[in-house]
Amino acid sequence: MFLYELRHRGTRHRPVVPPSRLAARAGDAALRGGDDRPYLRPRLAAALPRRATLPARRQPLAVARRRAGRAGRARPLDSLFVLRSAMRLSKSLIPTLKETPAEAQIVSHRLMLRAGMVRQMASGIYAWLPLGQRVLANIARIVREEQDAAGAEEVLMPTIQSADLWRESGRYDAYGKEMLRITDRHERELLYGPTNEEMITAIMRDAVKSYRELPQIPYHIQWKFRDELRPRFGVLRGREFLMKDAYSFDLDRAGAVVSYKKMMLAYMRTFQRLGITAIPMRADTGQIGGDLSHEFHVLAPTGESGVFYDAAFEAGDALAATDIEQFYAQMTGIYAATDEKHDLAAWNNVPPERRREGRGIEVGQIFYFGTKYSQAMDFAVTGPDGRRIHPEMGSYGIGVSRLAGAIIEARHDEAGIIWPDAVAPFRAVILNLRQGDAATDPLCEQLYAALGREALYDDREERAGVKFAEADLLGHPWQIIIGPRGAAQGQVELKRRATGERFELPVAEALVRVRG
RNA sequence: CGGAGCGUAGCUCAGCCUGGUAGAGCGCCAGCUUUGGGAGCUGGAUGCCGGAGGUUCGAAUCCUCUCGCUCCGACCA
Repeated sequence: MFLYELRHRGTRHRPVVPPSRLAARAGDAALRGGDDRPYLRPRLAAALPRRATLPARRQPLAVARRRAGRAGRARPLDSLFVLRSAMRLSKSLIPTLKETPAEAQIVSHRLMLRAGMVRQMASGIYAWLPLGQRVLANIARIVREEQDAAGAEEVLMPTIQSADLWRESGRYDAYGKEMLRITDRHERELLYGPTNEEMITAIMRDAVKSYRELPQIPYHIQWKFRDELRPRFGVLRGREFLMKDAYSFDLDRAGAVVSYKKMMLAYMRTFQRLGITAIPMRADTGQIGGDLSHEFHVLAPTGESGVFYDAAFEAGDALAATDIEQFYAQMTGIYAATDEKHDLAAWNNVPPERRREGRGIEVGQIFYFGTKYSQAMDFAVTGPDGRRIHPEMGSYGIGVSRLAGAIIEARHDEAGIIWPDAVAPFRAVILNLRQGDAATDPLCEQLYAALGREALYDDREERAGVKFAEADLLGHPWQIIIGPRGAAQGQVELKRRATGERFELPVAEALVRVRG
């Protein structure tokens, strides 16, 4: 503890507090009315001579200890302990905001800033703070699991690419100003990748020679950059964004369509696991090229596009699907369209009671585009008859960082974010309503030790109201509320953020509930 | 890229029109009180007024240039 604090906090520009005064102030704090912790005094006496040699401190030890909610139970291994379980709110980089920064217009952007998830570093470019980083990691984890399950294989390609690669496909000039172009010290032309068709095709061209090595679906989760004319909506339309992109290589069109269908199922499973409703819709192929494409829209009242769909989608369960062909037929057989592609004739065939109109945020898109890149870049494998075959390709994107915003758009209320369990940065927050209390402190520590990284411990010296408000803002699925009255009897209150339900439970039962 | 607007304390903003000591609320720090839904009182710290140039005895304020950010439109995982 001492080393840790010395290293991290001891260099602040503060006047040195004379040892005598420090002792007096610390003593006062320990003896203050209502403080029922006599053990503080001997501990302080032991600690003070060491402390007096330290550089300027921000506060007397007793106060520091009270704030940190440590109840004076310092142990020799404290420094390690504190470093490992860093998610005590008092020691975390979670800079919440009471007021909304002026630049944020859309609800997810406001909430992400207010919850301390992200900070804008430049137009459309964000730093992800601990809470945001955890959400990103959780989304990426689920995306990864579903890609792997679909038979895709993870790789990691660089963010910086050579212009020459893009000249091969002809897209270096075609891509326009949205591509961020870079020149290195040797005047070589580089670019920050907006997508990776060219690069993955070059890799495959180099590595894959026989038809027996296909099909393959490499994917990676990597930062992309598209120099949008007008970044907006926070991470929903940033210039730099984290994307999962997969690329399928098959021998023929039939195989490519199978890959396409697999990916559609993987996408629907992914979105369902993320706790959101996403609907696949026929789409244009745009820059990528090709003739088969679907966009996936998350339903959210603040979405950018208007969407029309058949309520049959709401009943679908991708996690229960066993037959890919059947699932694909079902998905593509139900009416769904963005306002741009809305077809009134087809819409009128949907039974009126099943017609749904809403808003959607595009969080993914899949393409089949045949041999566009394998031809242009001459990636061919030797077929069974010795002839060269240009593989049939598809590409499949999921906006990982955009999903973080989209999930909030879909799941929030006036008080803040309502995280689905799967993506929440923490399953639970432990609210110590009376920091420094003889009953609440040990109980909170016990719960915190039991839950480990799954829990955030609000150990700050704040009023109950502040803790409640921030817990709601941050949106943890569970709030474990520990007040002096219940704590004395070993009871805690459990609040479910999504529903507002509250339960009075013994500690052990609460743990079971939270762990699900 | 076209149109509009905004840059003043960590955040939200006033002050600018009409030039003359840089402000409020919240947050932060210290103390006391309070303690189950963003408390109260007292004291304190914090600013290259985005940057550069100009006008003037004097510029946050007027003029010019510039950088950044936001909004509307076209574009987009």
